[in-house]
Amino acid sequence: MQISEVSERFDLSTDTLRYYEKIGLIPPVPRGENGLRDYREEDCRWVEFARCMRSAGLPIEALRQYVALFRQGDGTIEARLAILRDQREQLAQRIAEQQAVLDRLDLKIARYDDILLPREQELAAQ
Amino acid sequence: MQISEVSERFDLSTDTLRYYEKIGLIPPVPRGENGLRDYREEDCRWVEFARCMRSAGLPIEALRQYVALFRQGDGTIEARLAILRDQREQLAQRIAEQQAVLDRLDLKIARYDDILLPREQELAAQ
DNA sequence: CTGACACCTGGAGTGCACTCCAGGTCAAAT
DNA sequence: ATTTGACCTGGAGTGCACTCCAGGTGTCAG
Repeated sequence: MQISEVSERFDLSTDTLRYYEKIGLIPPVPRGENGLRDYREEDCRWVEFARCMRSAGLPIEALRQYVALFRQGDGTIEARLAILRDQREQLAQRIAEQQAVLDRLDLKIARYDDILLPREQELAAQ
Repeated sequence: MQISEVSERFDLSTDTLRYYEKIGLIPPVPRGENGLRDYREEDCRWVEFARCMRSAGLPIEALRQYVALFRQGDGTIEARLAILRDQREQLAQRIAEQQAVLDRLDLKIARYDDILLPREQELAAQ
């Protein structure tokens, strides 16, 4: 599978795909004779994983470390788990914070509605 | 109230407080004779609002517009409400996305646990 | 009167995560 | 034979949100 297809499939630019590989956010993708990348299904799974985790704001550095450990084999399972747990906690924290702000926004919006709705009713009554 | 106190109270650097004011993320803070900022309670509420919204990732530009409209008076209530609704939707969207990733991380962590726990039990059984 | 502080300004620098670009290779189509 | 198009690389540029810095002012303690 060539890079443009992977780009379409996961809605990531080819630049981003090459960038992710360069910095180790995904393992190296095998090349054809001509030097072009040829993504296997396994590579696509890494791309999808990276895209997914990045979409939630997990930092590149943590994901880079995770991938590096993965490539070092089974002896790194505990270390990988530690990274996942750590990132999971931080993400849960961010979600909670954002949820609180969402609630506050809803309240604020409701208060604005309270100002505006009576005005509209006045207009309608005329 | 001087800037260092506001800085402590809201856990924002004095640089950030001056920056927020410079770019219009909060309205101008009144100055004493000496030219030093003297935050009133109202200014503190703006600081707190900015800090809170920024903590959830609302973009500075949207907040800047909201503040600008607010300063233009009551005729801008609909416009302000539109910004709030828009940001609310985007935030809800981000939270949903992150929640999905959190769930996926939990699943992944559970699978790692499934690998590791049996190994520990083996060790314990020896 | 001289430090020592807290404050001020404008502007430069930083970190993160891309994104774009120039210059080049290669294979297939005209 | 050349043009087109997808790909390659290394490196520069971008946008966002700060963060730091140099040079200066005002106030108060010793």
